[in-house]
Amino acid sequence: METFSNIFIEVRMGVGIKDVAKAAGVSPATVSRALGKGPVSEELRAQVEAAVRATGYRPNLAARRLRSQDSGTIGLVVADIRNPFFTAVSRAVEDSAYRAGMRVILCNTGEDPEREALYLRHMQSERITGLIFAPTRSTLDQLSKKALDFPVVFIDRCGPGGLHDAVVLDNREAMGELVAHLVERGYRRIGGLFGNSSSTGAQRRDGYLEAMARFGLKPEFRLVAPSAEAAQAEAQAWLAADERPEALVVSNSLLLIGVLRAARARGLAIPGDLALAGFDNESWTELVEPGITVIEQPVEEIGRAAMNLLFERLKTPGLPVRKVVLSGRCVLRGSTATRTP
Amino acid sequence: METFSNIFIEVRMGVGIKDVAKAAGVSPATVSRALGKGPVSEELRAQVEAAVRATGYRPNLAARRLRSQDSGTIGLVVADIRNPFFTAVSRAVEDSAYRAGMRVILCNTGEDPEREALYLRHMQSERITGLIFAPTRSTLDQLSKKALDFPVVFIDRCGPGGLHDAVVLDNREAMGELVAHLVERGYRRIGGLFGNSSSTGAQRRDGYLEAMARFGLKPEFRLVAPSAEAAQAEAQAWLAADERPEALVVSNSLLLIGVLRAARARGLAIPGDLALAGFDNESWTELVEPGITVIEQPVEEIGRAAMNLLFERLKTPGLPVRKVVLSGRCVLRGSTATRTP
DNA sequence: CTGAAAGCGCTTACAG
DNA sequence: CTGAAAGCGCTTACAG
Repeated sequence: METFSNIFIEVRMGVGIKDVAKAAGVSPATVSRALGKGPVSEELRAQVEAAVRATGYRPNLAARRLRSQDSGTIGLVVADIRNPFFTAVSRAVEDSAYRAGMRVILCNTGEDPEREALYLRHMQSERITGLIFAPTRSTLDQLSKKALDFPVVFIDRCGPGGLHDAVVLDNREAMGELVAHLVERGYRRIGGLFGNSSSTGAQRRDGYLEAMARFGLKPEFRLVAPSAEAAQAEAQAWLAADERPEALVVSNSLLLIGVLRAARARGLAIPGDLALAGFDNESWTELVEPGITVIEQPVEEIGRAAMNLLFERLKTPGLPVRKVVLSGRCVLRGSTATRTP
Repeated sequence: METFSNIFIEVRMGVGIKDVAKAAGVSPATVSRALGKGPVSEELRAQVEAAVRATGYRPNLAARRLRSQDSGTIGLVVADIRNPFFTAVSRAVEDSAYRAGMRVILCNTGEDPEREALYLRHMQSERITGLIFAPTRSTLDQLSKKALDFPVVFIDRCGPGGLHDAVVLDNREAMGELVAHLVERGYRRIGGLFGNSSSTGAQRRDGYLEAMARFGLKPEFRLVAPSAEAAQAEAQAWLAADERPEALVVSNSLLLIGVLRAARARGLAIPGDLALAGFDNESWTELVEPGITVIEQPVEEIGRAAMNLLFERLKTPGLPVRKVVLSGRCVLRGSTATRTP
């Protein structure tokens, strides 16, 4: 039995709970109780702790999970962790989970329903305690009517009603604010560019249509695949038209990058030739000249709220389905300065 | 035994390998073999597959890991997943792992040695197959002389020699390129701003000093905590001095944001009053006016290479320690345009 | 509060 | 190729 040691870890290969028990002069059951929250006398607890240190024992989580029938694991399934929105949310989810002594397993679906199905099966094999999930529209529809064998909290995306809890932005309200702001600044021909694959894009489009109707303006919108390239191509064509919009609202930051590139490629001044507003307060939207007006999402709060919903449901399974709708914060910048005809 | 079903998942609570065996008319051992790569006749394999479908069986991974003594898990420990460099690397690591049928567990240390120690212990409890790790300097030093009970591949950061494999950028070369480029464009008073907590910052500083010496120029550098705020404060003071640098090279993108803000706060034109170059080709460095010259790191390649080193070492433990040093790509933009005195 | 014993759901020698 | 049996390392009734 070879021994390694360092500041961090005293390792003896193959130390099990029996070895600790022997070293502490107690039974394995007592070691288990001392490590958990079982009732153990202070005296024995101290002996066990000393033995743990002496042996360098690390509990085997696979064994613990199997025996206790509790994986202590939260599944987190998102489109792409490289999307800064999901990056930030996942960080909040992980912090919250680690504080509760749980771990997180993360999967990237790439907005592909087949991979969503694959990862959902994987989550089953992991026997996860609960799932936090940003699904595509098609999977969202399926799951709205079906229960899984663990609680699910949707984030970022949700339908009306449904069987599962959800935490989402108030997309209609947020888009309404953006449109109202542009109108107030003197813009009338306001176009909308929306992603075509998530419910979020759809809700933001609805908010756009609603707001335009409220102001008696004629809406004009386009749907594109959720990539900067698709948005750039669409915007370049659109902005070449005779009757191009005075302003554009865009449903996410990836599309916003595409639109910005298109505007620059066309030599359009912002906001002189084209005002611009979008979602997600990423660092580049502030650093660019002029800064881009955006709706900032409460990303930490979304992650935390999702975990809270999950914990509450685990504690009280009978709770009614809850939907937490959070408001965005409108960050005004130069890209929507008052119109100068 | 309640039954749920949907397109994705046919769930019967508590279906185990015995239930599948019964349904297929074979022994549990045969089910196990049919699901793995054990020798099973085509006939029985088909029966098992049908029974799996009929019962909605999902193997319990905790049991499998415990019994097979193989967690099939890669640990990934980084400073902060919100750093786009780590985001991209982690995505590459996960893709590579999932392709190999392994999963990844991710931890964020926040550059805190105590949390690094905590997570390293956690990795032990998970009985991970191997670790990919971007450590702080102090932990790097500790681990360089110590073996853990799983193979470790350092990414982004490494010391000289050491016991573990590593994948890093050629930081000296990259910084040398940046300095040479600035010199060629007519800059002489070139300052350096470096992070003070990682070996990467130190190596880039060394590359800077080396290059400045090569050109016979007087170096002037400062070290700061790895945050945009710290960099901004330091840069504001620095740029207020009478003898401020004509150009600044900056060791990471967080610091670069701070410097950019400081330059703007001081009303300095880029590159007229201050040329700027840094690391990591993030979208904002291109979108800003003028674009910022940066070293682009081969992030996907770093993640892939780290996984490959890990797999090779698992297959052949006796391999000598290897260090993969990858070259960055210098992306030239307006922030380092030819000097106009 | 403590210990002996059973068992979580698998995989894998072992024997045939 | 197949099955019966043992056992991975824990936790948890059960009994005291």
